[in-house]
Amino acid sequence: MNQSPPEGGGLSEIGEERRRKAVELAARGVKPWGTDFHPTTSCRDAALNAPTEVGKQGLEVAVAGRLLRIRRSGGIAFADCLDESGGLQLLATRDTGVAFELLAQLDLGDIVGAEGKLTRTKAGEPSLSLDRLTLLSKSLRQPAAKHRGLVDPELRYRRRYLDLLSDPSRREIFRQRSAIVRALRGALEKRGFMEVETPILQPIPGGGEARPFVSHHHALDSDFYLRIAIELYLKRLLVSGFERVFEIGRTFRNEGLSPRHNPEFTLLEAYEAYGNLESMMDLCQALVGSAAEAAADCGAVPPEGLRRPFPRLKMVDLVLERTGFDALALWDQPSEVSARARELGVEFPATAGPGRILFAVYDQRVERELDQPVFVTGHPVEVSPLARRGDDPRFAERFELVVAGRELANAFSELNDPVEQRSRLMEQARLRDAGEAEAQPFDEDFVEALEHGMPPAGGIGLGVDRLVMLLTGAANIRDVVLFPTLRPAAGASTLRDTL
RNA sequence: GCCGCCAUGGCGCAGUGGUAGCGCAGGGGCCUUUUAAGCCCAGGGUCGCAGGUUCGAAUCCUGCUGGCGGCACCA
Repeated sequence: MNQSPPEGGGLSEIGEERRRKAVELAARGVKPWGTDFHPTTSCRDAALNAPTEVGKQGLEVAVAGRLLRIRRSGGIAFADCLDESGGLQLLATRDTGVAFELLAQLDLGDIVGAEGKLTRTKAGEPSLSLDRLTLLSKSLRQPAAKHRGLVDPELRYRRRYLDLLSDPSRREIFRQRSAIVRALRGALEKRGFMEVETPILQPIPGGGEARPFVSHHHALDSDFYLRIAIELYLKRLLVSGFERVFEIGRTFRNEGLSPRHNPEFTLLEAYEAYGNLESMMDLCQALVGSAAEAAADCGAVPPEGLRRPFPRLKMVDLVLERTGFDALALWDQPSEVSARARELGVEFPATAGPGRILFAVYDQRVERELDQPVFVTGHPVEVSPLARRGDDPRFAERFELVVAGRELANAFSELNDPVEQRSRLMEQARLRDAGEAEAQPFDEDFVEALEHGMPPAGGIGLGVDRLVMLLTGAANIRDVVLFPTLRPAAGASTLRDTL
């Protein structure tokens, strides 16, 4: 199948009408596209600077924006011009000449440059009385219904630009996201962390438990995987002598989509040599706190309680309290552990030991009930193959920050014992061979790096999209990702044949 | 991957077995202070796609495609 666009670009009848208008305008010397224009102010500022007295002519300005409404009334015409800052009403009368004529011929969605004097109409609307109107970009397609906007969720996500265009308030959440990410970066830099960029194409997708996307490098004739985590490369950098590094970047997991899962998502990971669980809790608190502050400064209303120290609760205690499942008492009685967990309706693989079963109970029965921010600590070593053991060797020095029933961050004192790391990853490899596709693959190069000596360190991973959801009140991850992953439109999946 | 719901002009919607309609947008006209401007006129849809049932299907059935929600997996 070929990838050439259809003849005429698939324009509707109305599109053809607009194309015809563009040709006519061009024939009369009005370029439909490509004219430069330099606004002297924004629509919002222009409106603020309009004279208060009706009919009085004020400052001379130039603004540019998109025409979203045109109202003609015989010898006078009004149009609403919208730029990023807001809107300004344009006004032209028959004696304005060329500008009036042009305004009458333009369509909703066209982008114009408008020059004239600020004034105020009888209705009290700040307006720009046109001296000159310049067509900057002819729109060949109609904007969405002017008062209902775009409602169909498929269109909203597939053509996000129309979603944002038809309802400017939908842009706010992305401004807030930008402010949040800037705050995260700022908080890290303030603490001496250096931002780095590590491979997204990885020969071995390590550092997490997830199904990766696979690709192939032709010249190297090798498979590469899109990273599922950043961890193992940042730890290599700790070996290299860098002591505080972080990366905020796209990460990919080949798993189901849901209101909380997009196949590509933004992960923040930070590693601190000579840090540990405690220093990571401090950092986590600071990151969430400054992000919440930035979001609030940008008009969001983050939940209460994100600036105060989060309580710490041990996983075993939480599980005992909420389900009556006493992991410590049952630990050495394998058949009892699995029987009690099954009674609770919890599912887990047949190969699971007591730690994995405890985690399954927590994950399936407890986590979603945790509404207020809490540091859940003491994950079983069995489910923490990259974390250091705590004083009780069954549990790792690890915490997860849980808010509104969802993991927001995951951190631990990093395992820097290469001998133990080797055997833990070998165990993961055994689980893989036993059919657990999501157990971590063995990465010899990473273990070798540890053998050169990695300083004791703390590390943290934080789900940026979910943090943005929490701080902005978005219920769906698609509302905080500009272009969420969707099934390709029909006929779009044939590109591979041509590569 | 499984289950449920949804798909009607460019956009937003109505139409539950009798041959498709409304608002906005678009075309023609009137109107010199409008704010989703108003008024008049004339257009625009093989009802997501493919089959089936029926004298007759937007409507009922099956399959497919796409979306949404839930489950599973996970952040």
